[in-house]
Amino acid sequence: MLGHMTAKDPRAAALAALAALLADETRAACLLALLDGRAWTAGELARHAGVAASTLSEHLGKLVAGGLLAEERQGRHRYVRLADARAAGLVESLAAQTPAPAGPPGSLRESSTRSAMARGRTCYDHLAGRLGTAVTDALTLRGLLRQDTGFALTEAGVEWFATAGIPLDLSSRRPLARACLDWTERRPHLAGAAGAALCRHALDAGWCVRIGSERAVKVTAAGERELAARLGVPPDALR
Amino acid sequence: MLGHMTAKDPRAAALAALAALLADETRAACLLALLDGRAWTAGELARHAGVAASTLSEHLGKLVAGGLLAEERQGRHRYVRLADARAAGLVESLAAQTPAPAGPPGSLRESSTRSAMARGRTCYDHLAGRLGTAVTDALTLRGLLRQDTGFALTEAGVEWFATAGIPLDLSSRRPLARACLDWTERRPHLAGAAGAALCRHALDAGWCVRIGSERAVKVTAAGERELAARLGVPPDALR
DNA sequence: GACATGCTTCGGCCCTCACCGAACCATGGA
DNA sequence: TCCATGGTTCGGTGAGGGCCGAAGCATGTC
Repeated sequence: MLGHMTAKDPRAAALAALAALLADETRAACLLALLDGRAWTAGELARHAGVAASTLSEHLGKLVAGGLLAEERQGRHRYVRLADARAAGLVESLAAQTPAPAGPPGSLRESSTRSAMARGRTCYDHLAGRLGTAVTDALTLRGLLRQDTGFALTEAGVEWFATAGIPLDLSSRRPLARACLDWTERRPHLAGAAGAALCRHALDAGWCVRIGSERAVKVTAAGERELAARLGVPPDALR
Repeated sequence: MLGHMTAKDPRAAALAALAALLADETRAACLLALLDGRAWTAGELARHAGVAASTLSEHLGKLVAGGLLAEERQGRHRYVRLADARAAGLVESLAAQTPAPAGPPGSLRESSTRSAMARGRTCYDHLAGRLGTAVTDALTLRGLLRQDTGFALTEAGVEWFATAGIPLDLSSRRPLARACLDWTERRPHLAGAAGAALCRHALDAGWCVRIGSERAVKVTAAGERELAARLGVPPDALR
């Protein structure tokens, strides 16, 4: 009866509304799953989250309405994916503040999945895990990426991408380099347009391949060779 | 009865719990107010948010328990502030994703406060508003800050801080330069250790002064001179 | 001491919202 | 045409949580 009458701050309302979208465990599970950068069907997400299809349908409605997800309907399937890099960044940055994965390892299957994810995975559209940080470290060590005064590619870095045949869209408004805090390594890895381009190239050129249906990736023998030759990444940093 | 039994993803639970802290309008209003980087008492925040003291007390309990706020008790006052730059960054990044301030200007008093805030303000511990972006633009134009390949100070930039007598803590783990999306200008301004140092110096040296009890700041005549001389900031960019 | 002030705790109210199952609608395949 | 499958809509239920006022503790003032 008191607070009801006062004119609330619209900024606060907007912030709370946005946060409320992420403040549900089921929706959070969906968003984390979608961090693999691919499109999932509503049914897949329902099974993944362990709720009824009807429940999940409502969740998707909210997330789409909130602008976090984009949907694409194909036949009787409703495909849904993170709306854009901005939405992905939001989930990333929030997830990064999360205390810790915590907990002792679960079943054998779980822990083997976990260690594969720790070794290498994609984070929305760039590389993460030991693979991601190893590549980021190598770029830094070679003077291709600066971390001491911020987080940016150097001239030499831009050139490296060019000679490696990895196209960078310099005209986009998306920043070339961005730091993304790695969940397992607790250190930043390369995100942004350059991170995405590098990841795409790594998958296209067979430097690494996806394993399982999740976000984990595995470096191939060819990938080890290329990463060692082009960036001086020590092969054992990837294991 | 179905979802209740399935083992939920702990990551999702943690993310949801963190988001839930921000998903309340009253708590959001507190966090936004605390973005001024100063400590507020519980009573001030209660009045600011328009709720009973008892209600706000509970909110503060949750925010402190969640690690977003740090408290300091002095006599019968409970002072509370953002826990650290990490927490501030979280609020910032979430607030930055918010659609838009929206809405027509309110009362005269409100709109004059609003325009003062748009002109210049602090954002946790660095400069924002037209002032913040003007300084950021000037740094960029002079080759002291790179934005095209990420967001980082250049060698010349580090040197500029040194000759201006603004100390930079290079040993800290906090990144020197970070991009923070400006709410009013919709463009990035300088945050991070360098942004904080610059803001502190600007206040200490009288380049700008706080007006009112809020976050708004006003550039002084001396400030205009210094910013023009040292960075080439055109005085009318600050009005 | 007695009193004011700032904060906290407690009980109770009420609204919101995640959840389900059942019915319903659409698509695509026999 | 019928059926299987994926998705959505719609009541109904229950838990959670934000809110208040009143009472209770501190702290600092007279």
